Amino acid sequence: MFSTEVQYALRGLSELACRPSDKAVRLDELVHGTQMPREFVAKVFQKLVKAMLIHSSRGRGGGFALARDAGAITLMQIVEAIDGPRPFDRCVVGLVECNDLMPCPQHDLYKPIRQALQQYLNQTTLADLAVSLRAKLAWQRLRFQSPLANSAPIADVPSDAVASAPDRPTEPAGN
Amino acid sequence: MFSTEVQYALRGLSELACRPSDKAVRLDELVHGTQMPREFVAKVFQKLVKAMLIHSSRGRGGGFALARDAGAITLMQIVEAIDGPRPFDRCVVGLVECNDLMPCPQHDLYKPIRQALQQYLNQTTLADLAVSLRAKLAWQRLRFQSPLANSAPIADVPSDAVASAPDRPTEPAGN
DNA sequence: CACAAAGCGGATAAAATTGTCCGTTATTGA
DNA sequence: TCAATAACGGACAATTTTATCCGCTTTGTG
Repeated sequence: MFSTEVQYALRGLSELACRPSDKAVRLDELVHGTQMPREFVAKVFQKLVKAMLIHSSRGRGGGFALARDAGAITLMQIVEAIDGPRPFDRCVVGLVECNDLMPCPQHDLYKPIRQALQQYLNQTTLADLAVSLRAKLAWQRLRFQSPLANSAPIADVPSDAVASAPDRPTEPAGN
Repeated sequence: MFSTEVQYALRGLSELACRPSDKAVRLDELVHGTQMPREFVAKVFQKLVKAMLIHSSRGRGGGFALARDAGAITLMQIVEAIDGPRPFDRCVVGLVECNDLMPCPQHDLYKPIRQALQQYLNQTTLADLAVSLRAKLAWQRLRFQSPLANSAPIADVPSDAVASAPDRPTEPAGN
Protein backbone atom coordinates (compact mmCIF):
# COMPACT_ATOMS: atom_id res chain seq x y z
CA MET A 1 0.00 0.00 0.00
CA PHE A 2 2.77 2.41 0.95
CA SER A 3 6.42 2.31 -0.01
CA THR A 4 8.87 1.12 2.63
CA GLU A 5 10.18 4.65 2.75
CA VAL A 6 6.78 5.97 3.78
CA GLN A 7 6.36 3.13 6.24
CA TYR A 8 9.68 3.95 7.86
CA ALA A 9 8.59 7.57 8.05
CA LEU A 10 5.35 6.57 9.76
CA ARG A 11 7.02 4.15 12.12
CA GLY A 12 9.99 6.39 12.85
CA LEU A 13 7.82 9.39 13.58
CA SER A 14 5.59 7.25 15.76
CA GLU A 15 8.60 6.18 17.78
CA LEU A 16 9.61 9.80 18.04
CA ALA A 17 6.16 10.81 19.18
CA CYS A 18 6.30 8.11 21.85
CA ARG A 19 9.27 9.69 23.60
CA PRO A 20 9.32 12.71 25.86
CA SER A 21 9.31 15.77 23.66
CA ASP A 22 11.55 17.96 25.79
CA LYS A 23 14.80 16.75 24.29
CA ALA A 24 16.15 15.47 21.03
CA VAL A 25 16.12 11.75 20.31
CA ARG A 26 19.19 10.19 18.72
CA LEU A 27 18.60 8.06 15.65
CA ASP A 28 20.36 5.12 17.28
CA GLU A 29 18.04 5.32 20.22
CA LEU A 30 15.00 5.69 18.04
CA VAL A 31 15.82 2.71 15.85
CA HIS A 32 16.94 0.51 18.72
CA GLY A 33 14.84 -2.59 19.17
CA THR A 34 13.20 -2.00 15.84
CA GLN A 35 13.77 -3.88 12.61
CA MET A 36 14.41 -0.61 10.81
CA PRO A 37 17.79 -0.10 9.10
CA ARG A 38 19.40 2.92 10.74
CA GLU A 39 21.09 4.39 7.68
CA PHE A 40 18.04 4.18 5.51
CA VAL A 41 15.86 5.74 8.16
CA ALA A 42 18.46 8.50 8.34
CA LYS A 43 17.80 9.29 4.68
CA VAL A 44 14.08 9.28 5.25
CA PHE A 45 14.45 11.59 8.22
CA GLN A 46 16.40 14.06 6.08
CA LYS A 47 13.33 14.38 3.91
CA LEU A 48 11.19 14.92 6.97
CA VAL A 49 13.57 17.64 8.16
CA LYS A 50 13.39 19.37 4.78
CA ALA A 51 9.62 19.10 4.87
CA MET A 52 9.84 20.72 8.29
CA LEU A 53 7.92 17.99 10.05
CA ILE A 54 10.84 17.49 12.43
CA HIS A 55 13.80 19.48 13.66
CA SER A 56 17.30 18.15 13.89
CA SER A 57 20.27 19.21 15.97
CA ARG A 58 23.84 18.09 15.48
CA GLY A 59 26.65 17.28 17.82
CA ARG A 60 26.56 16.04 21.35
CA GLY A 61 23.04 15.94 22.75
CA GLY A 62 21.71 16.27 19.25
CA GLY A 63 19.00 14.27 17.56
CA PHE A 64 15.52 14.72 16.22
CA ALA A 65 12.35 16.21 17.61
CA LEU A 66 8.90 16.83 16.23
CA ALA A 67 8.58 20.30 14.77
CA ARG A 68 5.12 20.62 16.28
CA ASP A 69 2.61 18.71 18.33
CA ALA A 70 1.97 15.16 17.13
CA GLY A 71 -1.69 15.98 16.89
CA ALA A 72 -0.87 18.65 14.33
CA ILE A 73 0.94 16.32 11.94
CA THR A 74 -1.36 14.42 9.62
CA LEU A 75 -0.47 11.21 7.86
CA MET A 76 -1.09 13.01 4.58
CA GLN A 77 1.62 15.51 5.43
CA ILE A 78 3.99 12.64 6.13
CA VAL A 79 3.19 10.81 2.92
CA GLU A 80 3.56 14.00 0.93
CA ALA A 81 6.88 14.75 2.58
CA ILE A 82 8.18 11.49 1.14
CA ASP A 83 6.29 10.93 -2.09
CA GLY A 84 5.81 14.53 -3.11
CA PRO A 85 2.61 16.54 -3.38
CA ARG A 86 -0.76 15.08 -4.31
CA PRO A 87 -0.21 11.35 -4.30
CA PHE A 88 -3.24 9.14 -5.05
CA ASP A 89 -4.31 11.45 -7.83
CA ARG A 90 -3.67 8.94 -10.53
CA CYS A 91 -6.43 6.79 -11.94
CA VAL A 92 -6.50 3.27 -10.53
CA VAL A 93 -6.70 1.72 -13.92
CA GLY A 94 -3.38 3.30 -14.78
CA LEU A 95 -2.01 3.38 -18.31
CA VAL A 96 -5.36 4.73 -19.48
CA GLU A 97 -4.99 8.32 -18.51
CA CYS A 98 -8.02 10.31 -17.62
CA ASN A 99 -8.68 14.01 -17.77
CA ASP A 100 -11.38 16.42 -16.76
CA LEU A 101 -13.10 16.39 -20.11
CA MET A 102 -13.25 12.63 -20.28
CA PRO A 103 -12.92 10.95 -16.90
CA CYS A 104 -13.46 7.26 -17.35
CA PRO A 105 -16.20 5.45 -15.44
CA GLN A 106 -13.60 3.74 -13.29
CA HIS A 107 -12.32 7.13 -12.38
CA ASP A 108 -15.72 7.98 -10.97
CA LEU A 109 -16.27 4.55 -9.51
CA TYR A 110 -12.99 4.71 -7.69
CA LYS A 111 -13.62 8.23 -6.49
CA PRO A 112 -15.23 7.25 -3.18
CA ILE A 113 -12.35 4.95 -2.33
CA ARG A 114 -9.79 7.58 -3.12
CA GLN A 115 -11.71 10.16 -1.17
CA ALA A 116 -12.04 7.84 1.80
CA LEU A 117 -8.33 7.22 1.74
CA GLN A 118 -7.50 10.90 1.49
CA GLN A 119 -9.91 11.69 4.29
CA TYR A 120 -8.28 9.05 6.45
CA LEU A 121 -4.83 10.44 5.77
CA ASN A 122 -5.94 13.99 6.40
CA GLN A 123 -7.80 13.25 9.60
CA THR A 124 -5.49 10.77 11.24
CA THR A 125 -2.57 12.34 13.01
CA LEU A 126 0.74 11.18 14.33
CA ALA A 127 -0.79 11.31 17.80
CA ASP A 128 -3.18 8.55 16.78
CA LEU A 129 -0.32 6.48 15.47
CA ALA A 130 1.64 7.00 18.66
CA VAL A 131 -1.25 5.84 20.81
CA SER A 132 -1.42 2.78 18.65
CA LEU A 133 2.26 2.05 18.90
CA ARG A 134 2.35 2.55 22.65
CA ALA A 135 -0.53 0.15 23.16
CA LYS A 136 1.03 -2.40 20.86
CA LEU A 137 4.39 -2.32 22.56
CA ALA A 138 2.88 -2.42 26.05
CA TRP A 139 0.91 -5.44 25.02
CA GLN A 140 3.99 -7.14 23.65
CA ARG A 141 5.92 -6.56 26.85
CA LEU A 142 3.05 -8.04 28.79
CA ARG A 143 2.60 -10.92 26.42
CA PHE A 144 6.16 -12.06 26.15
CA GLN A 145 8.40 -11.47 29.13
CA SER A 146 9.94 -8.80 31.34
CA PRO A 147 7.85 -9.05 34.53
CA LEU A 148 7.77 -5.31 34.93
CA ALA A 149 11.41 -5.06 35.95
CA ASN A 150 12.76 -1.98 34.15
CA SER A 151 9.87 -2.40 31.80
CA ALA A 152 9.10 0.94 30.22
CA PRO A 153 11.31 1.88 27.29
CA ILE A 154 8.58 4.25 26.20
CA ALA A 155 7.79 7.80 27.31
CA ASP A 156 7.93 9.35 30.78
CA VAL A 157 11.07 7.46 31.58
CA PRO A 158 14.66 8.62 31.96
CA SER A 159 16.53 8.21 28.72
CA ASP A 160 19.28 6.10 30.31
CA ALA A 161 16.65 3.47 31.01
CA VAL A 162 15.57 3.72 27.41
CA ALA A 163 19.08 3.39 26.13
CA SER A 164 19.71 0.22 28.11
CA ALA A 165 16.33 -1.36 27.50
CA PRO A 166 16.49 -4.93 26.17
CA ASP A 167 15.59 -5.63 22.59
CA ARG A 168 11.95 -6.06 21.94
CA PRO A 169 10.78 -9.56 21.10
CA THR A 170 10.19 -10.43 17.50
CA GLU A 171 6.66 -9.48 16.67
CA PRO A 172 4.22 -12.26 15.86
CA ALA A 173 3.19 -12.47 12.24
CA GLY A 174 -0.32 -12.38 10.92
CA ASN A 175 -2.97 -9.78 10.31
CA MET B 1 -1.53 2.16 -6.22
CA PHE B 2 -1.05 -0.99 -8.27
CA SER B 3 2.16 -2.42 -9.66
CA THR B 4 2.81 -1.97 -13.36
CA GLU B 5 2.33 -5.68 -13.73
CA VAL B 6 -1.21 -5.44 -12.39
CA GLN B 7 -1.86 -2.38 -14.51
CA TYR B 8 -0.78 -4.23 -17.64
CA ALA B 9 -3.05 -7.09 -16.64
CA LEU B 10 -5.97 -4.70 -16.25
CA ARG B 11 -5.26 -2.87 -19.46
CA GLY B 12 -4.41 -5.98 -21.44
CA LEU B 13 -7.54 -7.77 -20.35
CA SER B 14 -9.59 -4.68 -21.11
CA GLU B 15 -8.22 -4.65 -24.62
CA LEU B 16 -9.05 -8.31 -24.90
CA ALA B 17 -12.57 -7.73 -23.65
CA CYS B 18 -12.99 -5.00 -26.25
CA ARG B 19 -12.54 -7.39 -29.16
CA PRO B 20 -15.00 -9.86 -30.56
CA SER B 21 -14.86 -12.92 -28.37
CA ASP B 22 -15.38 -15.52 -31.06
CA LYS B 23 -11.74 -15.88 -31.94
CA ALA B 24 -8.36 -15.66 -30.29
CA VAL B 25 -6.53 -12.35 -30.23
CA ARG B 26 -2.82 -12.32 -30.98
CA LEU B 27 -0.61 -10.54 -28.50
CA ASP B 28 0.81 -8.35 -31.25
CA GLU B 29 -2.65 -7.25 -32.22
CA LEU B 30 -3.65 -6.67 -28.63
CA VAL B 31 -0.65 -4.55 -27.80
CA HIS B 32 -0.70 -2.65 -31.06
CA GLY B 33 -1.24 1.07 -30.63
CA THR B 34 -0.66 0.76 -26.93
CA GLN B 35 2.36 1.88 -24.95
CA MET B 36 2.63 -1.56 -23.41
CA PRO B 37 5.82 -3.56 -23.95
CA ARG B 38 4.85 -6.73 -25.78
CA GLU B 39 7.28 -9.12 -24.11
CA PHE B 40 6.46 -7.99 -20.62
CA VAL B 41 2.76 -8.24 -21.24
CA ALA B 42 3.44 -11.74 -22.50
CA LYS B 43 4.83 -12.66 -19.09
CA VAL B 44 1.86 -11.12 -17.38
CA PHE B 45 -0.52 -13.02 -19.63
CA GLN B 46 1.18 -16.28 -18.71
CA LYS B 47 0.16 -15.66 -15.13
CA LEU B 48 -3.38 -14.95 -16.26
CA VAL B 49 -3.43 -18.21 -18.21
CA LYS B 50 -2.22 -20.12 -15.16
CA ALA B 51 -4.85 -18.39 -13.06
CA MET B 52 -7.32 -19.54 -15.70
CA LEU B 53 -8.71 -16.11 -16.38
CA ILE B 54 -7.84 -16.49 -20.05
CA HIS B 55 -7.22 -19.32 -22.48
CA SER B 56 -4.37 -19.44 -24.91
CA SER B 57 -3.89 -21.30 -28.16
CA ARG B 58 -0.64 -21.70 -30.03
CA GLY B 59 0.28 -21.74 -33.64
CA ARG B 60 -1.42 -20.16 -36.58
CA GLY B 61 -4.72 -18.54 -35.65
CA GLY B 62 -3.73 -18.77 -32.05
CA GLY B 63 -3.81 -16.09 -29.38
CA PHE B 64 -5.66 -15.31 -26.20
CA ALA B 65 -9.31 -15.27 -25.25
CA LEU B 66 -11.18 -14.66 -22.04
CA ALA B 67 -11.88 -17.88 -20.19
CA ARG B 68 -15.35 -16.62 -19.33
CA ASP B 69 -17.61 -13.64 -19.77
CA ALA B 70 -15.99 -10.31 -18.95
CA GLY B 71 -18.78 -9.65 -16.50
CA ALA B 72 -17.72 -12.71 -14.54
CA ILE B 73 -14.14 -11.60 -14.05
CA THR B 74 -13.67 -9.24 -11.11
CA LEU B 75 -10.78 -6.87 -10.67
CA MET B 76 -9.99 -8.66 -7.44
CA GLN B 77 -9.50 -11.90 -9.35
CA ILE B 78 -7.13 -10.14 -11.69
CA VAL B 79 -5.13 -8.55 -8.91
CA GLU B 80 -4.91 -11.85 -7.09
CA ALA B 81 -3.80 -13.63 -10.24
CA ILE B 82 -0.77 -11.35 -10.30
CA ASP B 83 -0.02 -10.48 -6.70
CA GLY B 84 -1.12 -13.71 -5.08
CA PRO B 85 -4.01 -14.33 -2.72
CA ARG B 86 -5.37 -11.83 -0.24
CA PRO B 87 -3.57 -8.61 -1.06
CA PHE B 88 -4.49 -5.54 1.01
CA ASP B 89 -4.57 -7.61 4.14
CA ARG B 90 -1.57 -5.94 5.63
CA CYS B 91 -1.93 -3.08 8.06
CA VAL B 92 -1.42 0.32 6.46
CA VAL B 93 1.03 1.33 9.10
CA GLY B 94 3.21 -1.55 8.10
CA LEU B 95 6.20 -2.64 10.11
CA VAL B 96 4.01 -2.74 13.18
CA GLU B 97 2.27 -6.02 12.67
CA CYS B 98 -1.19 -6.50 13.97
CA ASN B 99 -3.05 -9.63 14.90
CA ASP B 100 -6.52 -10.60 15.98
CA LEU B 101 -5.79 -10.38 19.66
CA MET B 102 -4.28 -6.95 19.44
CA PRO B 103 -5.34 -5.07 16.34
CA CYS B 104 -3.97 -1.58 16.55
CA PRO B 105 -6.32 1.41 16.42
CA GLN B 106 -5.06 2.23 12.96
CA HIS B 107 -5.99 -1.24 11.90
CA ASP B 108 -9.56 -0.49 12.89
CA LEU B 109 -9.44 3.05 11.59
CA TYR B 110 -8.23 1.86 8.24
CA LYS B 111 -10.74 -0.92 8.09
CA PRO B 112 -13.43 1.07 6.25
CA ILE B 113 -10.98 2.16 3.59
CA ARG B 114 -9.68 -1.34 3.07
CA GLN B 115 -13.18 -2.70 2.95
CA ALA B 116 -14.25 -0.06 0.46
CA LEU B 117 -11.32 -0.95 -1.72
CA GLN B 118 -11.98 -4.65 -1.52
CA GLN B 119 -15.62 -4.09 -2.28
CA TYR B 120 -14.71 -2.03 -5.30
CA LEU B 121 -12.38 -4.71 -6.57
CA ASN B 122 -14.90 -7.46 -5.94
CA GLN B 123 -17.82 -5.67 -7.53
CA THR B 124 -16.17 -4.10 -10.53
CA THR B 125 -15.72 -6.45 -13.43
CA LEU B 126 -13.70 -6.54 -16.57
CA ALA B 127 -16.88 -5.62 -18.43
CA ASP B 128 -16.93 -2.28 -16.61
CA LEU B 129 -13.32 -1.69 -17.51
CA ALA B 130 -14.00 -2.55 -21.13
CA VAL B 131 -16.88 -0.09 -21.33
CA SER B 132 -14.55 2.51 -19.93
CA LEU B 133 -11.78 1.76 -22.38
CA ARG B 134 -14.12 1.73 -25.35
CA ALA B 135 -15.54 5.11 -24.42
CA LYS B 136 -12.10 6.52 -23.84
CA LEU B 137 -10.75 5.34 -27.16
CA ALA B 138 -13.81 6.46 -29.08
CA TRP B 139 -13.47 9.87 -27.53
CA GLN B 140 -9.82 10.06 -28.47
CA ARG B 141 -10.52 9.13 -32.07
CA LEU B 142 -13.14 11.84 -32.17
CA ARG B 143 -10.97 14.38 -30.42
CA PHE B 144 -7.84 13.98 -32.42
CA GLN B 145 -8.22 12.91 -36.02
CA SER B 146 -9.51 10.22 -38.36
CA PRO B 147 -12.77 11.68 -39.70
CA LEU B 148 -14.47 8.32 -39.54
CA ALA B 149 -12.53 6.83 -42.42
CA ASN B 150 -11.62 3.27 -41.33
CA SER B 151 -12.13 4.45 -37.79
CA ALA B 152 -13.12 1.52 -35.64
CA PRO B 153 -10.26 -0.68 -34.45
CA ILE B 154 -12.49 -1.86 -31.65
CA ALA B 155 -15.06 -4.65 -31.53
CA ASP B 156 -17.59 -5.71 -34.15
CA VAL B 157 -15.09 -5.10 -36.88
CA PRO B 158 -13.16 -7.45 -39.16
CA SER B 159 -9.75 -8.20 -37.71
CA ASP B 160 -7.97 -7.12 -40.89
CA ALA B 161 -9.22 -3.60 -40.21
CA VAL B 162 -7.95 -3.93 -36.67
CA ALA B 163 -4.57 -5.15 -37.81
CA SER B 164 -4.09 -2.23 -40.18
CA ALA B 165 -5.54 0.44 -37.93
CA PRO B 166 -3.28 3.46 -37.41
CA ASP B 167 -1.51 3.95 -34.14
CA ARG B 168 -3.52 5.70 -31.52
CA PRO B 169 -2.45 9.20 -30.68
CA THR B 170 -0.40 9.77 -27.57
CA GLU B 171 -2.81 10.22 -24.73
CA PRO B 172 -2.99 13.63 -23.10
CA ALA B 173 -1.50 13.77 -19.62
CA GLY B 174 -3.25 14.90 -16.51
CA ASN B 175 -5.83 13.58 -14.12
C1' DC C 1 41.37 24.00 21.92
C1' DA C 2 40.81 19.22 21.21
C1' DC C 3 37.89 15.49 21.18
C1' DA C 4 33.86 12.89 20.88
C1' DA C 5 29.11 12.75 19.49
C1' DA C 6 25.74 13.47 16.41
C1' DG C 7 23.42 14.55 11.94
C1' DC C 8 24.50 15.40 6.68
C1' DG C 9 25.16 13.82 2.20
C1' DG C 10 27.64 11.72 -1.69
C1' DA C 11 29.05 7.27 -3.46
C1' DT C 12 28.32 2.64 -3.70
C1' DA C 13 26.05 -1.89 -3.27
C1' DA C 14 22.28 -5.14 -3.08
C1' DA C 15 17.69 -6.45 -4.20
C1' DA C 16 13.41 -6.10 -6.46
C1' DT C 17 10.94 -4.71 -10.32
C1' DT C 18 10.51 -3.95 -15.03
C1' DG C 19 11.75 -4.85 -19.71
C1' DT C 20 14.18 -7.55 -23.64
C1' DC C 21 16.13 -11.42 -26.26
C1' DC C 22 15.94 -15.62 -28.25
C1' DG C 23 15.55 -20.44 -28.71
C1' DT C 24 11.71 -24.12 -28.08
C1' DT C 25 7.31 -26.14 -28.66
C1' DA C 26 2.74 -26.60 -30.35
C1' DT C 27 -0.55 -25.80 -34.10
C1' DT C 28 -2.36 -24.76 -38.44
C1' DG C 29 -2.62 -24.56 -43.38
C1' DA C 30 -0.62 -25.20 -47.90
C1' DT D 1 5.23 -33.17 -44.59
C1' DC D 2 6.98 -28.68 -44.43
C1' DA D 3 6.94 -24.00 -43.37
C1' DA D 4 4.92 -20.24 -41.12
C1' DT D 5 2.89 -18.72 -36.90
C1' DA D 6 2.20 -17.80 -32.19
C1' DA D 7 2.53 -18.85 -27.34
C1' DC D 8 6.07 -20.57 -23.84
C1' DG D 9 9.82 -19.96 -20.92
C1' DG D 10 14.63 -19.39 -19.54
C1' DA D 11 18.32 -16.15 -19.48
C1' DC D 12 19.77 -11.68 -19.51
C1' DA D 13 19.66 -6.43 -19.16
C1' DA D 14 18.06 -2.06 -17.41
C1' DT D 15 15.90 0.55 -14.00
C1' DT D 16 14.13 1.65 -9.57
C1' DT D 17 13.94 0.88 -4.88
C1' DT D 18 16.09 -0.26 -0.75
C1' DA D 19 20.14 -0.44 2.04
C1' DT D 20 25.04 0.48 3.43
C1' DC D 21 29.51 2.93 3.75
C1' DC D 22 32.26 6.54 4.87
C1' DG D 23 34.12 10.99 5.08
C1' DC D 24 32.39 15.75 6.33
C1' DT D 25 30.43 19.30 9.14
C1' DT D 26 28.39 20.92 13.31
C1' DT D 27 28.11 21.19 18.29
C1' DG D 28 28.60 20.44 23.11
C1' DT D 29 31.97 19.32 26.82
C1' DG D 30 36.21 18.67 29.34
